[in-house]
Amino acid sequence: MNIGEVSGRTGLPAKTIRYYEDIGLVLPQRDPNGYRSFRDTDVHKLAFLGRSRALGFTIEDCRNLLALWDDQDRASADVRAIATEHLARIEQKITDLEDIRDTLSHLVRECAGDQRPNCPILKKLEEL
Amino acid sequence: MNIGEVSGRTGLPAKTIRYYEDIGLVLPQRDPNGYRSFRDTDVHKLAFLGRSRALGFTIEDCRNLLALWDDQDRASADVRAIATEHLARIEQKITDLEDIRDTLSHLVRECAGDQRPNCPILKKLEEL
DNA sequence: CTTGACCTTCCCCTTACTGGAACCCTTATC
DNA sequence: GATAAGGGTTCCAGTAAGGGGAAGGTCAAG
Repeated sequence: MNIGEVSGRTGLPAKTIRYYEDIGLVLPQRDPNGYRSFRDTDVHKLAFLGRSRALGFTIEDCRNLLALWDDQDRASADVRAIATEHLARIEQKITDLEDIRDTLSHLVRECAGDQRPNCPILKKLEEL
Repeated sequence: MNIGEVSGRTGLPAKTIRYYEDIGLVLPQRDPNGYRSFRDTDVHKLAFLGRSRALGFTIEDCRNLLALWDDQDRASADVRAIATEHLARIEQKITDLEDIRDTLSHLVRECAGDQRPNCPILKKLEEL
């Protein structure tokens, strides 16, 4: 299977797939003409990567998850640890963004948003 | 005022201040020995930048906010437009992260997290 | 005179790709 | 046989917003 079809099946851009090969996440065979030749297991792996990335796991997380996935004897605790840590990072990020949102929406509500120069947003950024 | 003191006053790392000069956000004078020499207005500007960045504005947003700040005749609507757009981006990000959080916390709850290899997290990533 | 704390520039590194140039392979059409 | 379209390949450069660290200049104190 060529890269174009794999891209279509997984939804990953060809560029991304090549990148994943570069960093050793997949190791497709090569046809005599130099084209990458993906087997079903490669496609499966790439789909796994796409879903993991969509959940916000870093590439390094993905590398570890893939290794655990390949290891039939893994302990589910190891997977859970990665996911739990990631979840904590996500929750922290949400909290940070909510703080920003609250400050920002307060400022936006305060600002008249008309032709006059007086602006509480700038005032706040000036002296906060 | 040298860069170290400005860094102390604004809380911005010296590296960051130099970077902001590189990209034209501040234009400190130079002492005869080549050291940057910041006036109060520079420090004020840098503090403004620090606060804007802390609210998640991009550097380009900051550049525009600074320009509006400098312009005594600005319309508060212009400032508000930048802030409103930014707020929308933040809210979108929060929503995205909440979706991820929900999926992830569901998976973590489902996973036993013990020594057995059976893991619903991997299963989900495999077939989602 | 030397030590240590500053300051300077310069270059590479980060994340996870994306865009583009230059070039090769295959197939269809004229 | 030439050619054009639509694959594929490599490599180089760039993104946002700085961080790390080397090599070297400057200044005040002991």
